[in-house]
Amino acid sequence: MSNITRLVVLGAVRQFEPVHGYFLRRELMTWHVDEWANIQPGSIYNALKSLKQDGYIEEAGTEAAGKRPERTIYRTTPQGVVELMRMLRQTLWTVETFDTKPTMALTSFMFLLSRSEVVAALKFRMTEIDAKIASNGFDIADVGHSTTTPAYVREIFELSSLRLRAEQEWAKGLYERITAGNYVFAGDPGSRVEPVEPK
Amino acid sequence: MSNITRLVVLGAVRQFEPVHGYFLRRELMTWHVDEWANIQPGSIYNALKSLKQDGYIEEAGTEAAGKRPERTIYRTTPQGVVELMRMLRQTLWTVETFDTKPTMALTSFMFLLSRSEVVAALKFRMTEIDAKIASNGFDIADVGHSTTTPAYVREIFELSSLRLRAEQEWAKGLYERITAGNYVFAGDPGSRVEPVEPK
DNA sequence: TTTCAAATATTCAAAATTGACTAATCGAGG
DNA sequence: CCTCGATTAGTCAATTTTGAATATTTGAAA
Repeated sequence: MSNITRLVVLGAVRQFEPVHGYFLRRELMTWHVDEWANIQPGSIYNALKSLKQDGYIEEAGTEAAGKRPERTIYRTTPQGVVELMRMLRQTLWTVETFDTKPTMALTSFMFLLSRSEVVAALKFRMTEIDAKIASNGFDIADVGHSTTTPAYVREIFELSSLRLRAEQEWAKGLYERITAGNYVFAGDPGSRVEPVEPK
Repeated sequence: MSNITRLVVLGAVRQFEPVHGYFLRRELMTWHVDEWANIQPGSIYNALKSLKQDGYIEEAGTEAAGKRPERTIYRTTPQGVVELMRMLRQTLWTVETFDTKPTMALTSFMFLLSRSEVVAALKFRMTEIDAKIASNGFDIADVGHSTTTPAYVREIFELSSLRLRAEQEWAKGLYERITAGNYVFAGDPGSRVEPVEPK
């Protein structure tokens, strides 16, 4: 299971607990996670099994609505909450050039972190992206001078530069909206969650 | 195996045949396919096995350089060439909003298609992307008006709009470079490949 | 000359994903 | 009140991915 499936499912359990698999399946499908994170229903049930085996979530009995099939209820364990925050922070502080999933997962769960941490991380991300764009620029120039590299490799760098610039612009916009007071983060007045500090 | 692994490995066999697995492994690693397509060495050998089982490639004996381990040589079959072109066309004429792999694979293998088809497809892609950006804009407005949708969902649409705009700009730039005569495509004078027409 | 890290060419078990399948219940229309 | 498609709540076999392990061989340095 890619980290993203675990992050998304653990985050969703945290958000909706106590919760059963079928609810998560329906909820996550409305998020279109099958499109942006490639998570199919089968993977959700598998993630639940695996997260349970790792002790990050636990069963809290079963129930049935009417004469419907029984459903298993899950909730996070204290270790699960710690692990979720760890995965979330790791995602927040890492810029992936090609994989779009992490950033999508971030937007879904960043409200579990404090406003100040998210603001700091966004600043960091903008610097990182700058560096990657710059190094990409040199790569494009190199391809132009090289006699062995196929010419079309230039297009790969061109495309990833443009993608990074998009990511950059998004980070900038989000930074502005957040510092302007938009959205509710952990620890904010009105938030239902307290920030969990790293150990 | 996601289509992309099959596409990349089959395309690479086509490009370098007759070729052994370890060569492909090294070559594809210099393309950084582990970064942009999540293809690890193990997946390459698995793809070879699976493509062989499907009759798209075949073994052409084994050889050994010096006292090195034996290596199995592969080459494409006629059906393999047809299948490669089918996968390539499907990728060319489909715009994925979230998955960045298909476009990266395209840039690596588009020279197997004719210049005129790639030009036509790029035009099509620009129109498709326009439509997706427009529909995204309405989604953003909707989120603003909705009382139930979490506010941060706006960020997801914001991000994908920016990503689509990057893809758009790239398609436009490539279109211009190609119509200006850059790169060598199938059927062009100087090309080593003939265009394979769809059935 | 020895030694030791890197390269060669894979294989394989464990983990994850896919998507079709199951088996029952609900509910809307005729 | 009957029927038939949709919904419910998953399971499971087949496929694919991952990442470590294997068993050499080569080359370079000490």
